[in-house]
Amino acid sequence: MPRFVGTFTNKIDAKGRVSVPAGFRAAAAGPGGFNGVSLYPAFTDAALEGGGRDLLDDVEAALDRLKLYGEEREAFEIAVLGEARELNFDADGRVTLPAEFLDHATLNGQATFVGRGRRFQIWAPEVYADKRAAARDKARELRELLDSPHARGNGREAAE
Amino acid sequence: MPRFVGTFTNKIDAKGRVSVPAGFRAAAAGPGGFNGVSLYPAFTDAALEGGGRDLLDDVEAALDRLKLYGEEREAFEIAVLGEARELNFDADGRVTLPAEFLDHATLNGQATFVGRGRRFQIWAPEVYADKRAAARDKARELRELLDSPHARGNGREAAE
DNA sequence: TGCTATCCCATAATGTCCCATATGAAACCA
DNA sequence: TGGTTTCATATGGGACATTATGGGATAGCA
Repeated sequence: MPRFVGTFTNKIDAKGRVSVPAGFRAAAAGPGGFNGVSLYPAFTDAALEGGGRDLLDDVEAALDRLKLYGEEREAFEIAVLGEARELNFDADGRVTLPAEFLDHATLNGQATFVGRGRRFQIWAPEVYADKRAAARDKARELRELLDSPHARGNGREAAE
Repeated sequence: MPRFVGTFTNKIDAKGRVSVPAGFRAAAAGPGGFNGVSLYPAFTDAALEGGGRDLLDDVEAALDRLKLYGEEREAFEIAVLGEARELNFDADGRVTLPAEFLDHATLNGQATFVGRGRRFQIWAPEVYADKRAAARDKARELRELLDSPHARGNGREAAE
């Protein structure tokens, strides 16, 4: 099961190219032989959201669960799926980010790739620094939610 | 079922490599053929937390129970998956710790691996010494809490 | 003809692989 | 029982591969 983990900041060169971190390339490589990533602007943040080719399937499924109809749903579809792009890797594992994407995420000379499991995000480093600090505080505060995937009562190891 | 037990202190060489204790390697080896460990910085301590690949599977499973675009989920994805790394063993059972990890745990020339059952932690030896002493005191203080998992009335052995 | 997207190559830094050695525990043998 | 061999682990260092990044050349497109 491919997975995007870790945080990596890479340069965006004069041509708008950026190296996708090697681990992400591996995670994005699907069974379909598609050699690239799917990206769309995050609708809540100044960031891009991406993943392998299957990512858009997930997004659609998420939209389905929102039970939106008519205008609202249409709005999401246009805002997300309509803006999405499939970007191929060049021979060196880079992609060229379209101008609208650079814009939306206020990307300048650098791009921070943040692994989030089945997908990843791309942020401007300065913007992400704040996001990260806030997330960390929040996580510390709420960590009991996560501590216990196996917990039965309060013991640490669940019997097999 | 793999289990991480015991405490081992190994050297971190000039390249940032450290041998994962043999027993931990065995415990980390999952069914997926993944040959390495998953690590992320602990929320509350200057330590790293790790396990086999299934560690992040558990995390993901826990996260899947949260709303896809909820605030909590985002916080944990960033704080855990965003900070995590999957590190492969080299031919000799070592991993290379990224600089951020050395930083977070204030690791210098040595790393203390502490087994914690389903997962393990990595500490700087000096830091862990304090932690350990404190934990011992605490345990002594609270020992009445501990002797009851099998207790029926007050007898020692549980009958079959 | 300019703009942009590809493709190709060069390079520096990093990471991975491989081998050599030290150490200690277990097995083996006389 | 005392000594020796064997084996796995931990550790050091060199060789090689991969990655990130810059830049040139080429091909389409307006």
